[in-house]
Amino acid sequence: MDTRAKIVEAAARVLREQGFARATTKEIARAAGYSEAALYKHFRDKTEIFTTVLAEQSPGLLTTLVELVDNPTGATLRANLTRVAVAAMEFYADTFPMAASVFSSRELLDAHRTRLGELGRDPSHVIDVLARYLSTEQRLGRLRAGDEPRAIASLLLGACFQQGFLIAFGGTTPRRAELETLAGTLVAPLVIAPARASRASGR
Amino acid sequence: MDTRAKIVEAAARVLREQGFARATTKEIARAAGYSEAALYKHFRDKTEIFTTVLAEQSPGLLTTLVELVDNPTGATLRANLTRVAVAAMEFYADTFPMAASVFSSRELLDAHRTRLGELGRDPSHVIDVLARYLSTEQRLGRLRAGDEPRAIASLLLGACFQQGFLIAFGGTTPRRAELETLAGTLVAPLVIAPARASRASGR
DNA sequence: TGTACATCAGTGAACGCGCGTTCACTGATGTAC
DNA sequence: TGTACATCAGTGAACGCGCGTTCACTGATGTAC
Repeated sequence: MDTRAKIVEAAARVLREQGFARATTKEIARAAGYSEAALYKHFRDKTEIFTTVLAEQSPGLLTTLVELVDNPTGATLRANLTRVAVAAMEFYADTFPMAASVFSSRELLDAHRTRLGELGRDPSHVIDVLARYLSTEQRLGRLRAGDEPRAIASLLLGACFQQGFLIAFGGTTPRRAELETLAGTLVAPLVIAPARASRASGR
Repeated sequence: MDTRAKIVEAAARVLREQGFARATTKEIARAAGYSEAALYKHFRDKTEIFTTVLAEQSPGLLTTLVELVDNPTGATLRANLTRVAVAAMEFYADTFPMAASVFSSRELLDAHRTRLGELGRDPSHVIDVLARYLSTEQRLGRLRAGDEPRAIASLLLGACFQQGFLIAFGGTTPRRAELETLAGTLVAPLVIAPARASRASGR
């Protein structure tokens, strides 16, 4: 890992663990193991460090999703969506404090928006990707015919986004089993009713 | 409006319009029309101003919801939920920048959490209230019998929460009509299928 | 191999600035007699 | 009604501090001959 990458990783860590207000050049430099001056060999200014950190977060959840889209029939729709929901909740819980700091200043918000634009990215892209997967499932008859795939994707990812916020706000790290139960509950109303009577027999 | 209320209102405005980084004592005092020193006649320190602002936001959405819960049969479930969704999206879009700043420092996060605890509040309370309403509707047979009310509430409010984020991030104010269309799309998969064939005739 | 020079990542110390907070003070309003 | 004093919301100016950024410098590494 070269110096630049170490600085970005350190900035992300400080941002996540201490928040925007404590993410000073001194603190970032300390976390990275370099002098403050070193930061300016690799970045124009502090804002550029932050936009780099923020731009690096977005692919996180996408890779999980793209994997799913590439191989949709390996499991039931319900299982696939539950897996996505768990990953999404974990991702959002982890990155919320970082993502939130984008609102800490207009300058940073504008810079980040511009940067995402240049990279051809968009914070709502995850929803599109999941919606595309759901369209396929709908053609396979595994999703109610009348449902709007994009609405289902919005509902599920939105719920995970908010749960991520609640987890980050609460400051506790829920166990994976809890996340899976919660994910299952969220997914249930969205998929075609399975043999509900079998509930007592499993899970 | 007394001085204290003016300061809180000014702080909320600065936080919303300029973000946490620019929400300095100087800027808040200017916006309120007082000297910086005046802030310290009414608040122990800057953190107390912020926690007061944040604590004031939470009731916003609740009032709309409580109204609904008190008078559930005035309209169809679909219409009620759509109205809730529009209100929720507007509320979250408006308050996201403010709510996000809670993650700007551990100190503020902890102080806010403690304060909400003292007031007996909880950021997930809105979900509970909506879930309670949905339970009633379920008893009235207007919601699928197998669905978990709390899951439906989480899905809908979560989607609105995320849409609120997207709106705040995008920096554009969508027209009300767009919000209503979007809300309708989100609500559709959650309620018992209405006469879908009538789609072509109306909406 | 040795020597002279160029490059460049990284540093320690300093910079000017704006921050949050405190101070001694003002002046309007209320109260006692 | 007039006078003396108490209270208190609000102020201007100053405070010490930590911020982001820049500077002249170092010393390791590469390159030419």
